[in-house]
Amino acid sequence: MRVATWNVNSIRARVGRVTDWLQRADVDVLAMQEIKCKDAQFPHEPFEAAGYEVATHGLSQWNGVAFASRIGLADVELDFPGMPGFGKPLPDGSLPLEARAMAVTVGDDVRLWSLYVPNGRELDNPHYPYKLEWLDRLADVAQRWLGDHEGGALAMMGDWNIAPLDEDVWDLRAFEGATHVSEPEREAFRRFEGLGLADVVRPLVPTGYTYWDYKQLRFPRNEGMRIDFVLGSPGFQDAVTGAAIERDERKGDAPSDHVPVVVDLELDSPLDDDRPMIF
DNA sequence: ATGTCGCTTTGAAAGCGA
Repeated sequence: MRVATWNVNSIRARVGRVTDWLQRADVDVLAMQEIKCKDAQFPHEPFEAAGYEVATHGLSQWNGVAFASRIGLADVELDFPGMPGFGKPLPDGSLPLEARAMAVTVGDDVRLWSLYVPNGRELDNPHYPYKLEWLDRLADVAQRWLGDHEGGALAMMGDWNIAPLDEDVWDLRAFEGATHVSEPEREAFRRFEGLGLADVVRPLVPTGYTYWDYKQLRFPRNEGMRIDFVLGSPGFQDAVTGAAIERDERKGDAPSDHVPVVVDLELDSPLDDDRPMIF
């Protein structure tokens, strides 16, 4: 099984690139972030023509997450319990929820999240405490799931908008006083690791960025950031056989500012265990 | 060079978010 995560920065602007890559890279399941459209605007046809079924969670021109799968797509869950909102309070006093998280079950029994973690904007912006709260409530949900599914295969993948290590940005000096590298953000990320969720890509792909800003020739200068991650449970980690960061997808016409991150899995199917050997 | 992109409201250009 080959799964991937990709912040596509508008699926409508890039659907051809995405479906072409899915087929070329032989990907079974793709978690997308920043689809930047409402559910009704999502271009289903190109995915179906390529053999993928799609589940989307898009509320407006901002954010939005989705899955495409050619190995099944079940138990779709939007948002997560306790997820904070952001913006202008609604009549009932609550804050509007943004489309930043969804989970699905694929293949035999692999639980996957597509996550678009809030950006944070600046350290003194209300978006920053929102980001930290959002991550903490998400970690609560992960912790509960891990407690309830010992040995289960879970991956939380997406655009985490955090550079966990100093080498995950091209120059730490350019990030003084900025989001993505602050200690509270890194601490929030480490909480997931403390729960037993590990970055399954880094051991196999030790270096490389996943995002380069469109501005200031960041890609030609290779001034990027590593902020897209696949965090897997122990049961998921055991199945990983390979990983890749698809840097070439930042090249050419109308690329996203992020590139796909790919993980290969070899899962023992319970069916295989029960099946008698016939040869 | 604040070396960009995508979406929206608007009806060409500006604001917003990243």
